[in-house]
Amino acid sequence: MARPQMGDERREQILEAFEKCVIRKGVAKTTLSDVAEESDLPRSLVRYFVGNRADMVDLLIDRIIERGEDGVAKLRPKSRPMTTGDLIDFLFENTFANDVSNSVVGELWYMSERDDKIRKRLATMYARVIEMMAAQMEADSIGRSAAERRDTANVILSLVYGQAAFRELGLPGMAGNAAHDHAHLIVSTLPRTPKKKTSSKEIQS
Amino acid sequence: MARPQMGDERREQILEAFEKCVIRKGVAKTTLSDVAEESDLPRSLVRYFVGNRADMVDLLIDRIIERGEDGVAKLRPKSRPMTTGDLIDFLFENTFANDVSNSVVGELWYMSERDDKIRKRLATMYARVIEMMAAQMEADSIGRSAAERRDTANVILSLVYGQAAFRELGLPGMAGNAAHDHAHLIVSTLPRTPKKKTSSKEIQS
DNA sequence: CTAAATCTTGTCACAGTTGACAAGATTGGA
DNA sequence: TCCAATCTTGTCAACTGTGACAAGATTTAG
Repeated sequence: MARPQMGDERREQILEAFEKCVIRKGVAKTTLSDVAEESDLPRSLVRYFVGNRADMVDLLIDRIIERGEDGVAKLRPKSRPMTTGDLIDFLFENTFANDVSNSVVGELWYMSERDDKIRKRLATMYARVIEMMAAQMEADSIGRSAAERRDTANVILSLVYGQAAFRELGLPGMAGNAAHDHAHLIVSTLPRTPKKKTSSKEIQS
Repeated sequence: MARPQMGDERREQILEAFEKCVIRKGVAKTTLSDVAEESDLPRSLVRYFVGNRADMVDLLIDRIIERGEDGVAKLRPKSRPMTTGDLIDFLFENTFANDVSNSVVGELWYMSERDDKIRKRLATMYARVIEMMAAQMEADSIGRSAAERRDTANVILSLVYGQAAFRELGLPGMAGNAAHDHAHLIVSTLPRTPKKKTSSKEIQS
């Protein structure tokens, strides 16, 4: 009917710019004009495509959380089964640790203090990580009960997050692998799951 | 010579109000008028006593960090010697855990992402905690080397911080004592310090 | 009493940010 | 061609937050 729709492209371009501004100045201090300048668009266009400021912020939040959820989903490559140890390595080394200490995600944590909706979405995301880790431990016959596995997963996640936070803060001692190593130690010293019956499939040591 | 100085009192009153506003809205979104209203003072008085906005923010930062440092100092009551276990309990249960999950301190963490001065001050504060914990472990003959003690202290602090963060986020599994218990487990499974010589003062078990 | 330091009030102008909208340009289909 | 949807530009008013300052009030030392 009409001229070709640039909407999605523009929105993408604008959110990209918004994100850069947020990294530089934080959400609260980023203005529509900042985003306009960063994206080389007139301010009116920014408003036209992403609506008012609140709308724009909502779009960014969705974007970041979706990215985080994608990251979590990718923790479990379906090609080959993974071990609990692999999962721990992933959490400490890969995207996850980077995301945790990513200042855009930090912005989300910050906003979650006063925004229940964000808080719940973040909580759900991290709960999924815990759930996944507990499930992996169960698959690897680690731990005697679901509660024990859940607690262990909680401890490890706290460790990952805490270490990333302090490392970003620049605490010298946090540069090493102490937390990472310790996480492995935790699962290695955990008792193995007691067998109820001899199940059809046996798991090799 | 002149009229009695209200300065200190007023400043206190104003910072108190500022802090309340910060808890409610965050530093970036708190205006001088907000503080004025909260402290029942005209805006001009706020300006008169604490200077411009930046000055006021600086004052608040000093105040929060000083409070944090006082808290750290109080971790070591000089009346009776403390054990490493006591220290861990303190970190998880008392002021420290409250402070960590205190939204005013959260504000500091947030600002530290873009403010090197704040970042360094925070880092120094937490480094002191680690140092203290390592020293206490040494006094209790826990761990074989300074490096081991330092790593352990780092792990425990990460645990404290991570758990407080997730608990504040409302992660259900974090409500229990898993992290706290695990911290005790860590030190209890750590090897004891090998004796070099029989020192003059013996430490009782 | 008087002078000087300190506190207090009130007002002003300036800059920045937002939201709203009119008016024009572009493009594809009928 | 001409219409209609979509994009684009530019401009405007309203609001908010800040910094600055003049002018007045209060208190105490001398």
